[in-house]
Amino acid sequence: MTARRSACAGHANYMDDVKKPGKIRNIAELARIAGVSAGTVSRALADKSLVNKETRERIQALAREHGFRPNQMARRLRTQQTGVIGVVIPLGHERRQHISDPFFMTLFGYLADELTESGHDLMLSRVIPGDDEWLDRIVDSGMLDGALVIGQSNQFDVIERVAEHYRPLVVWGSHRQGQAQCTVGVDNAAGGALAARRLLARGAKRLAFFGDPNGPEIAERQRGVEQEVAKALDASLVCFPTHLASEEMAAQIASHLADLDGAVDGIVCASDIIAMTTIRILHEHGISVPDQVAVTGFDDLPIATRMVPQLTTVRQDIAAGARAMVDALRRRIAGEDAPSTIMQPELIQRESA
Amino acid sequence: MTARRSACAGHANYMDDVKKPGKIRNIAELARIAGVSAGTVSRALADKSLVNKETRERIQALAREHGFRPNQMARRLRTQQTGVIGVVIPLGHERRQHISDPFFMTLFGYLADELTESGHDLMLSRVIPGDDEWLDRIVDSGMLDGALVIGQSNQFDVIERVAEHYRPLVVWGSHRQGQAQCTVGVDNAAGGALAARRLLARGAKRLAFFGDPNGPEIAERQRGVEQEVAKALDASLVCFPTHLASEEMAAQIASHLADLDGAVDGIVCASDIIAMTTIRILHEHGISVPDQVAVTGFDDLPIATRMVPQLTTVRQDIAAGARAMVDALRRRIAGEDAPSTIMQPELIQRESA
DNA sequence: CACGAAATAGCAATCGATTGCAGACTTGCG
DNA sequence: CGCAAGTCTGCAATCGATTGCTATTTCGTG
Repeated sequence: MTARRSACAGHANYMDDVKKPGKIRNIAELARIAGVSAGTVSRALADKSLVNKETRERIQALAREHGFRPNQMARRLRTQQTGVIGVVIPLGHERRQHISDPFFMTLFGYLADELTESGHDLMLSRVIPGDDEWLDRIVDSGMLDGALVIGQSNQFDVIERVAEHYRPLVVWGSHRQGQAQCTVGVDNAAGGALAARRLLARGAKRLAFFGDPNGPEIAERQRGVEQEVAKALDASLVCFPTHLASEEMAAQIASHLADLDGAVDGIVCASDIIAMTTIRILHEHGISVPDQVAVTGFDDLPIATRMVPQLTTVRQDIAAGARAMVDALRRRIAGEDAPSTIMQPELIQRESA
Repeated sequence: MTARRSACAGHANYMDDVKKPGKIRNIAELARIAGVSAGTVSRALADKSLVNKETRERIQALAREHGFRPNQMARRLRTQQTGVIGVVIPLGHERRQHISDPFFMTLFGYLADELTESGHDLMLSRVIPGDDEWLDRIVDSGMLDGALVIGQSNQFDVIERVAEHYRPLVVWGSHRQGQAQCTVGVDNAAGGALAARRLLARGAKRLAFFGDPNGPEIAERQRGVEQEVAKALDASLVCFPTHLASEEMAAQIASHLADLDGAVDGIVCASDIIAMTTIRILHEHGISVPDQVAVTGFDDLPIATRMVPQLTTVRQDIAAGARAMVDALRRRIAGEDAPSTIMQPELIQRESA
């Protein structure tokens, strides 16, 4: 792809703009112009009833006219609260340099909505944990009122250590008995079981699981599948580590299918994206879904309904999850205690299984 | 298979850690403990050669031992720079309450990577413009070193006004002659033309365009298609407004197809997502793609290769775009001038057209 | 007319780190 | 031994808004 540049106009305009009455740099200057003290201006801008309504409105008008907005850094330093929530995505077991998993992205979008709604700003940190301090650095920086961690990756212990002394922290991920961290997540084992049960109910006997068990959530999904298959005495299961949302995924899946060499009639995929790719590759090999091989996804992303065949998948209610996370965080910021939430997954039966 | 850390070990370490003497709140306390002045501590922590190497290391060790990290708010207030870049997504013409368009999300991911790499933090604002001040509020808050706007939506004028006096601002979107804002984007008209030309080359005569022309970028794609179709004397074109990434999209598309009632053999879709949905609906009606109707997408998102049939689409190099944006921003923060960038789109020919 | 209460505005300390300037101390050399 | 040069450290001002406390004014009422 070639890039062409064009000159940026706008210099002239820029100069024009300076005609604005000399810009006010701080509250003190505004105060001088308004003929009051800085304190009064501060209170006026905060709309406090301590200052006379008229003065208040006069000052607010003046501020608007000059396009003045109080400096947030100073305000935050003084009030010791920032109104900023950190959203952290640890990329512990993923090679990929960037956040690409649509599930996380979707969750992130919902979190952004919830936080915006509650008047918070959102600061994103995408970390590839290089040491055990990555989370400490974030929460101790003094610029956050709280933090949300999206996905535990393989960093459960680090998160746990921080959670023990840093309250306003909520994590999307799986729940372990007796943990200190407040998590919100779905019962992944149950979800895996749902998918397996569906395939077995269709009559599938030779199942496969595609997913990377390095993340605890995927590992649990796999466990759920395993347990369910074990219950059905005549069924078998093979598990294949498969990257999430990486370029290698397609190649890995192709190789798994080659390994299986047709000895499979049901595949539980650890995510919708994996399922989507699996279905495409099956299709290329002339294998029909769900007739010859049934496939289930996990997440129920919007694309699940947009594909051919529409995906049978295990739904995680992302919007509800985001709401629960922000809610728990809000409670914890306020000093209350908020317990973990484990949501129940739901099988959405469409066409692929 | 997976090596898991012993929980005990982690816990013991933590307890060790807790015996750290009462936590240090600020640089002055650390200074007292170290027996030096606050200024020295500040310089030591910044690793300045002005302070003796031994003292420096001693202080750094002390800080580490106490888990002390200097307060960022204070630092930022004093130094007048925040290291934070605002990323703004204006949702002017979208009803949807949340950021769901995968294209924006992908761009966002790449921006996050680039910014992290250059040592910046990223603050997200998702705004539904309620007045003309939304962008002013963001850039004047004094907490940003610069801002990136993802998509102009229908807010070109507002952005333009702010760009006239606020330099460190870079926008993803289309370029208008003589604009003040620095934009990075693809030549959308050329992209639309590419798609149309491909369909015409396949022999399609009765084209349709699906997309919402309220955003300037989509409008230009549509214009590109129109011009190309006009050149081919025997071809016709119908345009249907279609939401981007909204729940209504599927219904809208179904209704468009009903309106067309088979009188179409080529569809230019304004995004990959629209194309994906269109193909699914065609499939449901038993219409084969590309044999009966050829379909093109726009963006070339990762999913384009994962669907059946794989999508013929117009590629925007998102990674390059993100790089260009961050680069321009960096230059503008440094006070240099950075021109707009118009990238050339590329047709990626796969199976759907 | 006077006194007290209520309403308003100002003063100045404070949040915590940074940094220019000056002073103290060391070292070297004549 | 003294002076200059060079190192290191401390002092105190600064960034800009907030807020407890105090001072002033206004107003109502006895």
